[in-house]
Amino acid sequence: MLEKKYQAATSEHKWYEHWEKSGAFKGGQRPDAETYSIVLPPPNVTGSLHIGHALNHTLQDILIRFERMRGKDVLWQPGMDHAGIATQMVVERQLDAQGVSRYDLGREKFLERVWEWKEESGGTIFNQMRRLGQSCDWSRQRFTMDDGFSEAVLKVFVKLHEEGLIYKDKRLVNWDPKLKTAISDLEVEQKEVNGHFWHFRYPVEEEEGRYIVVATTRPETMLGDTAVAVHPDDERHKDLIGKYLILPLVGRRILVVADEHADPEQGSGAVKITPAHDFNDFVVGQRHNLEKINILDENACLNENVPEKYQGLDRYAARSQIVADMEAAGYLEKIEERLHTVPYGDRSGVVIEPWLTDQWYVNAAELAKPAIKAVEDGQTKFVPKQWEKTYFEWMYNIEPWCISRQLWWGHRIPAWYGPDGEIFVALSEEQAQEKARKHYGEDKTLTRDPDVLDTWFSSALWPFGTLGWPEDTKALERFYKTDVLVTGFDIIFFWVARMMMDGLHFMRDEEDKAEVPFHTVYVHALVRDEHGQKMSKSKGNVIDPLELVDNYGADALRFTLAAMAAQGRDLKLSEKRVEGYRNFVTKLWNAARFCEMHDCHGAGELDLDNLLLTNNKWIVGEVTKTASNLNQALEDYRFNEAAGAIYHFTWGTFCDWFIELSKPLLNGDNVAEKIETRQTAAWVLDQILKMLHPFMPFVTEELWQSLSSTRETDLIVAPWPELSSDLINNNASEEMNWAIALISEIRTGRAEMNVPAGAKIEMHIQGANESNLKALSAHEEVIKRLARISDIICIDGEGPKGSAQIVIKEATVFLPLAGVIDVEQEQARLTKSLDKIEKEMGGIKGRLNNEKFISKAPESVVAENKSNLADAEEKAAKLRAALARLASLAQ
RNA sequence: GGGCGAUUAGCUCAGGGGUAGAGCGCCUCGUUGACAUCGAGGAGGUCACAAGUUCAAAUCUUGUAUCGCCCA
Repeated sequence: MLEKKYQAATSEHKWYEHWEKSGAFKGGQRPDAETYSIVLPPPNVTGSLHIGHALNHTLQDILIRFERMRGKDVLWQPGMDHAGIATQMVVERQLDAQGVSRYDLGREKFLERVWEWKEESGGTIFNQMRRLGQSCDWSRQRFTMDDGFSEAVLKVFVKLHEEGLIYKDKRLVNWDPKLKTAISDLEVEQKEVNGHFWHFRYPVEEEEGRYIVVATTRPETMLGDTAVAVHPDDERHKDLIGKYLILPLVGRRILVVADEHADPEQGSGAVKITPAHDFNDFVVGQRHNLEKINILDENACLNENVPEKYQGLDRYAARSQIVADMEAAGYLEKIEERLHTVPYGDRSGVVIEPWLTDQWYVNAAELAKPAIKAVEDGQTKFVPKQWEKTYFEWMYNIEPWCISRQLWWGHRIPAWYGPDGEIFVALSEEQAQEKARKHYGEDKTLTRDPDVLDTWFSSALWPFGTLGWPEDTKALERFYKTDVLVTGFDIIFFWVARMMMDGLHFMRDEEDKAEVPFHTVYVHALVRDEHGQKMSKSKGNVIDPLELVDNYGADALRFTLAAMAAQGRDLKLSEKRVEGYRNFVTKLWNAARFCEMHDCHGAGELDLDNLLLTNNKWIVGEVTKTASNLNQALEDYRFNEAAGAIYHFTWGTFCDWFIELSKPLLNGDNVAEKIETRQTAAWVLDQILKMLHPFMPFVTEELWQSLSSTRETDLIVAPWPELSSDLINNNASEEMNWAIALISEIRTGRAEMNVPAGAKIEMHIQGANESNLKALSAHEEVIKRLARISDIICIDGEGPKGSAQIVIKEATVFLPLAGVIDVEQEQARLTKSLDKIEKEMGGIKGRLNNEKFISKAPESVVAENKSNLADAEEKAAKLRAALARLASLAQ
């Protein structure tokens, strides 16, 4: 016997453990079946489960469980990435607390500490994911820093280097002076801040008293200026082009160049050029062959390339000093307040400096070409499609990808340097030595590049690296390409684009054609906070999904997320919604208890094609329709519609109507009818459990197991409903819809006439046709019960005086309420109905009288309008008759 | 500055040429042997605004306003 209440916590724990032990999560168990695979976007090793993960993972688990039940050989490949910067920061912070720096420890010891930390604290997210019910194949769990995966990463590096697609270059990078590493454009957050615009005078060489005014938001960079640019068409400065200025405080001669970068509308129209410290200026510098003077060290302090006075100053100290000195020397024209954009490191939070360094780059533009084509050709589709535009936008304007990081934690770059700086890229030191020996003709001492690779460089090969590449494994052969990548749009650039590039470059299908990593990218919304802000730890606006699991159960949270996952719109999570779906879990539980009490459980033999009772024919048809809608919605990634379909069927159809309609039969004496109803109810409940399982795995498995001791399989691997549309019986639907409408109308009438809920009243029905009569007799008991009717009396003539009257299609129902009835109120009620229907008729008539409508609208629409009008007219006539009767009563 | 999206019931949001939807909230009634985490009923909307296309627009087009996100 089911407990009175569903105990989510107990059940969740029990069934998760059971599934995991049973091996249900494991991929590769159905060698003859079609495969279905998803790689889990690897969470960060330092991470803990936030609501965004909960959404992302829930959607994947729904797809995975759905396809598993559909009989596919399913693999959901989990793992984590090593999160270079984040992880290193965590461990450094710990060291900090002990007053130790990573430099004190040294690289090797530091890395040992990181691994210790990883073993102890890394991957807590996996246990949190279990609480959500995620059915990943944990036995295949991967980590980007694992030996095998690391090997794959190095192999990709070496191969791309051999092909000339990875190279070393000296360019400006985004330098994080706190973390002392380069970071990628994507890790830089542009923020608008209030700042100043300092206008400086740069004197013209050998023209006493003449100067050009340039303005800057970063005065300290002037020490690295090597030119001033003016627009070629700018008359004000035309004569100065090619002349020299004397850079104040430094005394360097700097050239005035003509360049379109200078905006004549801005300030004086002249702009200072600091090629080593500004991305735009760098490009200008290249055009005019300007010297690049690097004035900062790795801490963003001024270096030896500036006058001694400023050397060693922090950039901000230098800024104040320079402004003061310029002012003192009469070179400061004015200071403006100004809103401008400043780049911040998204991890460190400090202002990023463009800095000139040697780094490793990937020729992303080259790798992007096939990746663009694959989406253009539809080999990979984005859902919703609009994200393809974002993808293309990024891909067409892609910049060289800086992949080296000045960190210790990560995949160390497999490049060794000879004494003369010659570079040897190889998979191992031995191989590098070998190459060096060939090059030099003798053994030389080699030094390995100290830097590591960007974490995204390794996640780019996640879809094939996790499956065993570069080994030619069975998993790789079977599960690549994967089916769908489920992700948030915030990492289309970071990750999706790069997986496409690497996948297409390294993987080949049976016909030796480049193969995409997934045929579909489903991009879901971001869960935002109540102000529409992205949730983040630093903002402190994070909702903890585990708290919701504690309070409402994992099933309720999962269902909420699915129900809210409409395509193309962000979702703001409201706790009330979760509560509502918790109630749905309870509703299901109670319905199952009802079934159990009436021996409707563990569906046995049921001949769906030869049912006796209309009730049962009808509900089987409704299940069929629901299953079909559900399948279609899931196949189209319309999770909210899928959730809605099964929710409304379960609550609105099965619980509200089928169970209620079944009660008299289950309590009645007709054994055949009773047995068929029991079996049907049991069967429907089983279908509900199956269809709900992907969304609410725990409560459904609990019920599946509790309701029968003779299940052939656990629900998680039970076969998905495959129902023929032949099971939809239109006659049965019509009959049931009529009975339901009748009951509903009587209920409405009673409520509006304030008939006490407990009072049983007679019902007289006039004008019922044959099929109505049939339905009346078939459902007599249930109508009496649900509409609180004492007797059903069919009449030909007028109904009793003083009746409330209800029009239902061709029939009129009289509820004799003499003495109870308030004539005026009843009149108002009927008039309101009539008004409504007349308004509707007006609309339809207008349409039908319009020649153009008749000639141009599709035939089916015209026919539908005609039949609607006929129905409406009939009902209006009945209502008028009812009003007339009432009027005579009032006299 | 460029791109994308949003504006629908009191709130949170679906829908997307052919009668306007859900959940929550609100009001009325209800201890009928599954369920008060419930049941029955009800009120509540010029679908932001304007013009256009169409037999027909909440839905398509264009513009306006407001809000949000991404990229420079």
